Amino acid sequence: SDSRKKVCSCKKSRCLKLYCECFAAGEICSGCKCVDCANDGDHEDMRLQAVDTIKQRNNNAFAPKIVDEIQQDKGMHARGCRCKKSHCLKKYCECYQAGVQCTDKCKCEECQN
DNA sequence: GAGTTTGAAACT
DNA sequence: CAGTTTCAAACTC
Ligand SMILES: [Zn+2]
Ligand SMILES: [Zn+2]
Ligand SMILES: [Zn+2]
Ligand SMILES: [Zn+2]
Ligand SMILES: [Zn+2]
Ligand SMILES: [Zn+2]
Repeated sequence: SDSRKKVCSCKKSRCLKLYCECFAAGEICSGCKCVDCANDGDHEDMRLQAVDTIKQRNNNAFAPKIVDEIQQDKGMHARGCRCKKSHCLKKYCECYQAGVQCTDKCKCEECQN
């Protein structure tokens, strides 16, 4: 009943890769427009296997995308965008999307954020 | 709503 | 690690 809830529209990933924002956030798809969804609560074996595979590739894949300096000093890994064309001034940029400035961790080009 | 752009995620 | 491809959201019209 919260019409503001974000929904995905994945067509190829079955909502089992980080391409899917629901899966990436650890949320079950609900009200989404995805096709052949396996992130629906009824395929937990597949979902847990996918989480495991992705964690093997990148152990902090499910860590928060934006990490402040305080949490960074506590050892949390900071990411950083690699934008080339958006000048980090559109939501294509995860830093801009999160409302934070780019940092020295970013490898963006012609950054205006 | 359809088509394009973008860069993270995935793959090789 | 670097180069390439895939993907779905952001954006444009
Ligand atoms: Zn999805
Ligand atoms: Zn979803
Ligand atoms: Zn789904
Ligand atoms: Zn950026
Ligand atoms: Zn950035
Ligand atoms: Zn930037």
